[in-house]
Amino acid sequence: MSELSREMSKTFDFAEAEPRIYAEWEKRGQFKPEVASADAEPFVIAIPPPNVTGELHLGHVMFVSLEDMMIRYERMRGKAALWIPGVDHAGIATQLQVEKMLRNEGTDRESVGREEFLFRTWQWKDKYGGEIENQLRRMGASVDWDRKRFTLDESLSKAVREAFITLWEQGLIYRGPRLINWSPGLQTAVSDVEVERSEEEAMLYFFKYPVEGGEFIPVATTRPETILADTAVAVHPEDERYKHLIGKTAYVPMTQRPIPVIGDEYVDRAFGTGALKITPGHDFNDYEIAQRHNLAVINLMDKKAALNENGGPYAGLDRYDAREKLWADMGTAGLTIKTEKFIHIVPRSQRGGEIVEPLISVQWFVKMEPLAAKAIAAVRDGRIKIVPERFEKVYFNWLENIRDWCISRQLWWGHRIPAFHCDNGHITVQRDSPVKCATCGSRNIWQDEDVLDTWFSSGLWPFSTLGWPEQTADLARFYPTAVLETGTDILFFWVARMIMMGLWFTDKIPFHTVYLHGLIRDERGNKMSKSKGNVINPLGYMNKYGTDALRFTLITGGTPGNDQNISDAKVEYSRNFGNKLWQIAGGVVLRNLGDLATTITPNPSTLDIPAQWLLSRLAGLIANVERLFETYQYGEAGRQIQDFVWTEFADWYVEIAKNALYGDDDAYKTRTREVLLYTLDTCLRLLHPFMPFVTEEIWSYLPGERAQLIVSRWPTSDPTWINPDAEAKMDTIRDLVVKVRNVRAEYSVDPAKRITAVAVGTGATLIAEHAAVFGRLCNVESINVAAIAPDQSAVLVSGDVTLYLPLAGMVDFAAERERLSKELGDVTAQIEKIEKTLGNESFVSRAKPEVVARERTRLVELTGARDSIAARLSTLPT
RNA sequence: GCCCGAUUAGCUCAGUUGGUUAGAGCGCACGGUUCACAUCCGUGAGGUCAAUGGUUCGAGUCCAUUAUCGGGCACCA
Repeated sequence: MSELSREMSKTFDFAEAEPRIYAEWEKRGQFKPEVASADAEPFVIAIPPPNVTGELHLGHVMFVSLEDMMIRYERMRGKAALWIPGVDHAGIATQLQVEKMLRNEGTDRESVGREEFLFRTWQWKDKYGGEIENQLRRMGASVDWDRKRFTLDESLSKAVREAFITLWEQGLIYRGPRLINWSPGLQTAVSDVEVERSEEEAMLYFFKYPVEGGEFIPVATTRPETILADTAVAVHPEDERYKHLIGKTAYVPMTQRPIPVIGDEYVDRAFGTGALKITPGHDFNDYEIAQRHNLAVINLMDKKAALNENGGPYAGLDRYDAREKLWADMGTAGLTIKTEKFIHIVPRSQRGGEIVEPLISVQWFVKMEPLAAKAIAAVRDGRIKIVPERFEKVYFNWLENIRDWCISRQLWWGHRIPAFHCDNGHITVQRDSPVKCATCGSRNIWQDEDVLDTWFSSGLWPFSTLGWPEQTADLARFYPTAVLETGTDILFFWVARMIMMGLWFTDKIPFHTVYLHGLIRDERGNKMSKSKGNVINPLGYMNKYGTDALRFTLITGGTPGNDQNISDAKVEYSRNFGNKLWQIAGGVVLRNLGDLATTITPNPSTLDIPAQWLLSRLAGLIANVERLFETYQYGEAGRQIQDFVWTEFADWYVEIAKNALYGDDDAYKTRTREVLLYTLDTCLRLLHPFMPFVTEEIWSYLPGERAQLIVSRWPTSDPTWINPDAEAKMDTIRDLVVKVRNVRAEYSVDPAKRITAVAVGTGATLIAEHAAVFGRLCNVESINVAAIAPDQSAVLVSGDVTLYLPLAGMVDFAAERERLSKELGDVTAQIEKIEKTLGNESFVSRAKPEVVARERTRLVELTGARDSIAARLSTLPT
């Protein structure tokens, strides 16, 4: 026990350590890009801002785990790593929370008024908005808190105004009555992407449309109340049943309003009755048909989806009540035919879940084609890469068919549209708040009531957070950002819009890579949802197993873009891995450091085979991890590091090293200590981005003056350490150790009983030289090199060595014969396969030379093994 | 309808540009508390890599078709 070291506790007390370590990082300013050299290349991620209303869920932990890993990795590589934190005002979600609060107080937003409502919302934000921030800390997010942003901050609001005004001046924003998706519950317009469609059983109503001359056209609809807003009946122009009626007049049931019968090829003759009622005020397809035929548009509903004055006798009724009453009246009038159930697609609000009604309303829109064209080009020509690549197709598909974006919301919480109306109906949009109308000079002006879609401000996030439109130092240094990491579910909502707006306003790509992670599902693969009641609170896992365990589970549990299931068992396993690391460090390496005062880079050429093997494997691991990080395969990187630490380092090398540590060869002891400490040191660096807390804590116990791990350098791979010869030798040793253990287990040899062995063959010397390894790992007392096999032995063959275990009195010859016969069969089968391969002229001439050489080597080895086993079999007593 | 993903051990999942006998964890069976760890160690059983066809000297991996499950987009009243 060195005086330099403190004793590590038995286990890692994450509950105590996590907040302490996080506070220490933050206090020392380690999260700031300024910890890197002034000329360091920047690496920037803008956080996907959680909703200010946000309750922590596994999606948050997922993005924190991945982004924090990227940031920590690049920080350790010496880059100026900047992770910008922030929170989104989340217009609808927040407003709903505050409205709920007001309801509980017995009032509502209309009663308190806009100003008071906003005041109360800010109060609410100040009270609850900090919670998500605490949880980011809890998760270990190494964000630069000094650069924290909120989408309603003055500087970001300025960015929003600048963007809006620029688009307006460029003629890309327009206002007017259009058919939009209306959410009656929220009483606001929503955009196309906010409408989700679900297949549901509905009723299809068949009825008669009276036409002049006494005929009628049968028509089907799912929404009978919209009959009252019909402005045409459409049939296919070549439909023999109806084409003679084209041009005649039909009469709207119950109101007798005359409308034309039109012919349009959109009508599917085979579906329903083959005739279609046209309701341009409440159906997107009908709206398009109406434009082709210059039909009138009737708006039937008010903002609560009740029928307005155009509903005639049904005015004032809710849409569903109106439906019922109208259908009953039509039945009385003899106009109904039948109803039948059928499955159709129902549009529902992504937020509220209620059925969305298409209706005509005056809204603000952005013309998307020019913006989309740039966004398509940026991905098409590779300036922006999407990982996994398959999402590029989804991205293109959406952008190539993009429709104009309805950006106005009839809410109060958000960025108010910077447009001013005057009493003459003019609109003024300008950078300085106007005092009079820019068109007519009227001073009677007022600001537009609507606010912008939350995603409008989110679209500016990568540059608005850095100060745009001001040309700040941060903007110059840190924009464009590097990677945008988020869930696949907001590719359209957020990612595509950031790319469009970034290119449009800054003329630069906002980031060069989009990395998309999948959904976290429950243990059985079900999507988590409040209604199903299977939502897992990540804090439960974090309390039970620690933050590192949860992070490691999420990162290594899947592959990019694919969903993954989470379960207690998985997180527990990660916790166990952290414990293993802790044990290696505290239980072995640090406890046996002697006077080793700091990490020393070993020289493999001076070391024994196990150490050369370990360092060779370590060098290979580092190279692999680097390649995997470059290709965004973080999960695979984590799994490989874990495998190295647990299997090769802990289970093999550490056990072997005890021979030196507990022996009395001081020079050997010193070399081994150096290898152990070096390897531990390197593993901690490699694991830090995955498990920041436990690695930092162990690091603090390592000897020598050192900076915190978070700002230590990422390891590099020394290719001269790669040693195939040592690896091959060690493979033979390991193979034989496993076989000895196997034989001992099969013969139920008392684990405590020390046995001897005899090695025969060209590799026998290697085995004899490593007798101590066998001694420690499989309780072998001594290994003699001999030319002849001893009797009454179990025989083990590996490569060019045959090992005999004289187990006099313990060997069951029948069992031994069976075991050897099986092995002989396996080996013979392999030999036959290789002989066949090598006998194939095409293989020898066309396969890569190293592949052919490898097969030849294997053949020689296997043939030797076969001969040994066969010889042994022939001498076994029967 | 169009696009995409998945299909590998009982379960959950890995699997570099095609190249040794396809791996891990959990679970299971058996054995182990001697000085890091039972949050552990050792040994083992368990897979015709969804199916068919193709390309290739060689396919879990590439291509085509099919099946089942899942997702996205667009949809017909």
